[in-house]
Amino acid sequence: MSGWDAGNCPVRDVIDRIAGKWSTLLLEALARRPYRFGELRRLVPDISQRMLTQTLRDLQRDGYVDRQVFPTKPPSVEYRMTELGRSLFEPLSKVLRWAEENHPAVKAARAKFDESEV
Amino acid sequence: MSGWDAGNCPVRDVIDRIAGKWSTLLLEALARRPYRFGELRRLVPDISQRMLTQTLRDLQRDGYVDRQVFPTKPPSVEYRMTELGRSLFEPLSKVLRWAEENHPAVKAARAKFDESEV
DNA sequence: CGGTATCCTGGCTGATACTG
DNA sequence: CAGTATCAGCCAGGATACCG
Repeated sequence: MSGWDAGNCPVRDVIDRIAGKWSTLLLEALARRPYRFGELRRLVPDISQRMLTQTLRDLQRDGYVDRQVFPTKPPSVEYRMTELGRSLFEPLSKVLRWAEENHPAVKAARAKFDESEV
Repeated sequence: MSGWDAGNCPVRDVIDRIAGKWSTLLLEALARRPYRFGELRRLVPDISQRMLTQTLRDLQRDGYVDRQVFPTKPPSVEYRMTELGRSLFEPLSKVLRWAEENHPAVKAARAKFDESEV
């Protein structure tokens, strides 16, 4: 645990990927149920198409999400959380809920800090 | 949680701060015991002095860390985790441990993905 | 519909030097 | 010892346009 060389720290190697701007948002959605590309786009309106593609690809690469193409016309693609993804999301969701519940406390701490600084 | 305007999403407002490159590393250290500035520096050798100062200040601002100055000569400063910090670290540490334990699985998923891409 | 391909910018980050 | 100040580079992320 200590003496960590951050360069090849296994924890960081995993965390950095899910710490992106959109990863947790998408994991949270896909934890509920599978979604298609366009659905995710509508669900997170302010993500750019480029970042949606890229983030999904990263999540897929790390094994959290599975991508299934249906050769319909027009083509449709479904993203679905894997077992590894679920096992990650279990502890992760607790942090997310902590963030939600303690947001007021954090905002208060910031306000207090900023005030005493001026 | 829903009603997704990511711009002022309370979850990300909290997460973004602890998702920084060094935050989790410092929280992990300070969860063990209080440390002085120089000690943290030696503990995380590849952090720059600038980023150590800045990250500690951010953690302090959000209420996770308390900073205590001892007017000795030369001055010494101690950083200590707050109760809010501990309450965050409890779920957070589970994610970190998950990352540690599942690093092999993630690496394997990446290898498999990269192979099938070429 | 579900992507790629480019171009571009703001902010994070590191390196270095100075200070109470 | 524990910072601040300043400059410079890089890259995540946004905007836009095009494609099977």
